Amino acid sequence: MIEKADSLQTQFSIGVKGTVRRTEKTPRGIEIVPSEIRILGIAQHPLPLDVTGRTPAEIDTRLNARVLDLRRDECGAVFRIEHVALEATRAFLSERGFVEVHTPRIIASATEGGAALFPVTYFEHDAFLAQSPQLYKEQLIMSFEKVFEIGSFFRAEESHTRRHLSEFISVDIEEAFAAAPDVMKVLEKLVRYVCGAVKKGCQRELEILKYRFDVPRTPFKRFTYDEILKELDGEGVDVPWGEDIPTPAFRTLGKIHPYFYFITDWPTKSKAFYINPQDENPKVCEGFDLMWQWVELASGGTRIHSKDLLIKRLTEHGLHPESFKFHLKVFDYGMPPHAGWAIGLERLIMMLTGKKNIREVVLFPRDRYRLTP
RNA sequence: GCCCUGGUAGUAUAGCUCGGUCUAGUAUAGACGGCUGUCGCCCGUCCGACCCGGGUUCAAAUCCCGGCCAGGGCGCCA
Repeated sequence: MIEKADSLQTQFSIGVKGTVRRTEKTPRGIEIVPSEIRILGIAQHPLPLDVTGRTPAEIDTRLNARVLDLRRDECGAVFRIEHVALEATRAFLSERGFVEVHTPRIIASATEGGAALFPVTYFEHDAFLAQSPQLYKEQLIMSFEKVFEIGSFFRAEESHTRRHLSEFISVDIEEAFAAAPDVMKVLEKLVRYVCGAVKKGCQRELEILKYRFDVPRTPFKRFTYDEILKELDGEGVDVPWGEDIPTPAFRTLGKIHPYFYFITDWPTKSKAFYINPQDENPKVCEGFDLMWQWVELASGGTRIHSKDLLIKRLTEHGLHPESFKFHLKVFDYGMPPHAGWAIGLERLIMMLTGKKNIREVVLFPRDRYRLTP
């Protein structure tokens, strides 16, 4: 047995039979005096990275040996926080009558235009990976009134940044008989609740990560797009009205508003076709974004529930109403007014863990250049 | 898609500006030994690297070109 104990190496999987005793000599205050040792799995040395964490490896090296990387306390802490955040999200939404649903990942045509889709071969048809559950969740509120979905979606964007992925997890809700202000309240309360749950339930993990955050107070600040433009102008950043706000401008905003805030009343043309234009001024819509510092955490809005208007907006976006006939048909069945939003889960986890690179908070990230492991 | 930066042992880095004692330094990991009832304690010895191809030169880790790979930024988007 001594010989066997002598042959043990870092990362071996072993079974030990013996007597457990208290001791002051070990970090955990216990020791096992073995009567039998079994080697269950051996490890080939040298390992591709230092599991003790004394010599930190670069993100690329770590992702190539991700399961070993996950053995590090710091890495494990991130995903335990994610677990608690998801648990809290489900509890919060279920408590408020939202029903968890699952919509298709394989779809026949583009759901929103905008973001690029990954094509897939579906028997004798061309199909795509879903970029969002948007149209399906809207349809489902006719039956369930309030729904939510937590799942992976796909964007074939060429983005190469610390906050974009090709495959990401979206936390989506949709609610009937609701408008933007209603679902904004749900959103800010959810964020507060999740922050509270993580802060309370993940003290050890946050300590490992050496990261702290304050549970935000609600309501979050609300700024209109026009107010934001004025504020940026004051900082010497010029954004022409109607344009999306460029990333460098968001970074400036993040310095002025270092926590959560909403941006509302966006120009209609800068948002998706299904966002409702305001009655009194159709150039502006009922869409909103939830920001955390300079990062867009979530976006949502009041949806169009008039079929005619929806067709008009589709056409204005250069989309063909025929490709949306199954979706449009639903609007003939008594579609109630509704609103919803979507949170980029990974971005929320970045906020909760202090990680600066979105790949840190995904077990096996997929980005423009990474398809393995 | 455009732009910038970088590729030195298993890992992380020094060296590159101003080419030559670089037979490439250091840390950590690994092997072996010592020490301590244990240790992601300490000490010692050892092992191990210039991304690929071409060019310039008497001489290239170092300069130039191409490729590949990686990181980041922008646009787009969550």
